[in-house]
Amino acid sequence: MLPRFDEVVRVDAPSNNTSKTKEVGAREGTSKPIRIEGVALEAGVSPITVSRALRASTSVSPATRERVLAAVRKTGYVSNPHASALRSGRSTIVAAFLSNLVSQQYNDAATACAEVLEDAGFQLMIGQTAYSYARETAAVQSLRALKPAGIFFSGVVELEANRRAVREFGVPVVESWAFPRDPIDMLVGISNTEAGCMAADHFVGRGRRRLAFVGRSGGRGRLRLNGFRERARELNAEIVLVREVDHVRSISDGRTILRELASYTRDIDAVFIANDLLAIGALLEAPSIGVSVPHDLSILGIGDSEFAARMTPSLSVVAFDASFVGRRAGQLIASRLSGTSKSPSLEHVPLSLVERGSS
Amino acid sequence: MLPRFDEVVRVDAPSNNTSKTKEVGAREGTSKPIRIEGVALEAGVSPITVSRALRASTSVSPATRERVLAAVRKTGYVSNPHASALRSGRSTIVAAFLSNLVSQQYNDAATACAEVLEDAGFQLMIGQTAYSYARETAAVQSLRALKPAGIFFSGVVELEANRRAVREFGVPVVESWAFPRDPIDMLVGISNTEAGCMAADHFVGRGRRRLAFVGRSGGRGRLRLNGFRERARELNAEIVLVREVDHVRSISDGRTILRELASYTRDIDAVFIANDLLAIGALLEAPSIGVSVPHDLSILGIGDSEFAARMTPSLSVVAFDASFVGRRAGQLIASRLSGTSKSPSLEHVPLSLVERGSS
DNA sequence: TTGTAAGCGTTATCAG
DNA sequence: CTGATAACGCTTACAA
Repeated sequence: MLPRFDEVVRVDAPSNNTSKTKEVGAREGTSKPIRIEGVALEAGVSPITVSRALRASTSVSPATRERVLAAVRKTGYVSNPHASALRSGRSTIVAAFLSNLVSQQYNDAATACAEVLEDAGFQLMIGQTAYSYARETAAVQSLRALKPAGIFFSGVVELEANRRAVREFGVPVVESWAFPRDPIDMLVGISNTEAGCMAADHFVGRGRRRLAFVGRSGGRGRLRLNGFRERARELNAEIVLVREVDHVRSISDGRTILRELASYTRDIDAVFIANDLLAIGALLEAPSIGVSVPHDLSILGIGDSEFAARMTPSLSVVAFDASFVGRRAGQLIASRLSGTSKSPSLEHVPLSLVERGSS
Repeated sequence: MLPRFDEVVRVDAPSNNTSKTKEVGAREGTSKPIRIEGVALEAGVSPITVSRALRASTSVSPATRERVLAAVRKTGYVSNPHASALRSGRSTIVAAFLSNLVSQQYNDAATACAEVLEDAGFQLMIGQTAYSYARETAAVQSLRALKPAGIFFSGVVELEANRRAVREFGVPVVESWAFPRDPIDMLVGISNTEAGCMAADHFVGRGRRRLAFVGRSGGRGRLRLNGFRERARELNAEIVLVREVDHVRSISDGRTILRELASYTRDIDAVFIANDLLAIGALLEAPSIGVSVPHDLSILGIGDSEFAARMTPSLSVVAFDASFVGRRAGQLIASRLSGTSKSPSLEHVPLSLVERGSS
């Protein structure tokens, strides 16, 4: 079966011939990139001066810096990050460990973080931790070797040994998505306990009193449950059902969950599904198994997304600005690295309850 | 406003005391990682032998390798990738440039690719190209410095100068998401032209004859339009409307598009929306502006996702296995790097038309 | 199969 | 503010 070829339109670059050091005899892809020494020669200074001129922090006279920058432009010099990392013990790579790449919230955070950091001359390297201690430890191990300039976690590191290890790297670290008392370094956090409280408040405020919770058994799931449970108790509402789900891979897991919940709908009238994919999946499934949302069952999710907003009925959520989390994390790391800020930072990202059709 | 703290549950690592070289005097985060020399000492061989034992390719006697591996385990040695990269001119980082991180298809591809490569000892570094020549060029520039072990593009590189530059890196490169005659190196491709043909076939087969197309004006959008247009002509169907959309950021852009299309529904009876976010957005918007899908307007998207499958009505799509693309790309790069395969590879990923409620 | 010597390109350190 | 020197940790090239 011969496939149909695509007649891809190729575009010629605008003839932007900045450099004449090309097109000499680069037959076999080995036209060696110019080194710092070449720039130094061109600028009439020593290599170390070039190095200094290119790193904002150190002191070089304005005139020299100008000449160096001109030489860099002329030669098209790009620093070798490996050599730099080897000698300085620090790379220009900032590592981001995300719980997953599917949820819009983590995506948004990663995208915003990458944008900020790229503007500051760093690359963001994205990895997944996927909610498992083994993955967490593996991630930390690979960090040790990589010697990243900074680290962003879409969560908090949970194993004590890993916390210690990460702290010892001595680089800026931003944890997020929770609000612990003792972050490793910096924090752009949301309070999961508070989120749970808000969920209970919301349900009871709307006259629901027989509540259910769906979420992970550990980590943020537990925190959300803690808040939910505590506030429910204060309000004299009953938590009839707690369903722990630990390996959510996709929204179709939400379907399974809703099928289960459906058998309880005489006993429960509201469920806080503390996972974005699960909540969306459950809401999608409702019509097909005859559960009327919110009449039979009120559903509240966490973490806003376009899908949540555009579904029918639309999904009510405990929301926060995930892009902001990523952007702020990037800013904190960048400013720490440029020496602008030194103090540890602990920021709180506000939560809001977005009331929509599902609750 | 004092936020509510999360009482995060910390977990102690299982007391897995593999190494006794710790806990000496590492007061200030500077417990230097062990180097290859330490492993060599432990194993009673020279550093270079350790180096060789750890890189599968080179020849070391089985007995020696065993001793080296034991020493590595005992010392907890992790190779410094920067030193390695500096000396060898090749890093263990494989770069992935994705069109975006929001679409499930690219996500799936990236996740699958990362998984394969991590198993083979590489890290996947994810960047975005976001459909712009400027971004494409910037991406290639950063690659030059990074000297990655391999490169995966969720697309084909379009600027000639960039193609040349990438080819000159001399590392395994996988392009994808299109089926050009002359890939830079390897290809795990889908035929966009074919996708357009299939869309036209589908519509005409269902009795639709007044067609519309929505997609990017360049790149894969154009290819899909080419196929769509060509087949429509062959089948005597009319393409009434072509709407080019170049900066799709989110599904809400699909709403705008559907509003526009709605004013044409007397003239068109089917639309091929050659962008996954746009198609989902359009389908979500339909009820609220009184367009009945598929009665008034038949909608076909491209690239399957869970949302496409679970919406009401569900979205018909030209589908292919995005996870497979990423996985295969990872495999090709890994096997090239381990010396297993040498020849260029050109693979075709089959397309299928998933008929659902929207068409 | 294993070892010796040298060097990858940058930056820390110390001197001027 | 600028420069000379050495070193970061590893792997290539060559020798045994």
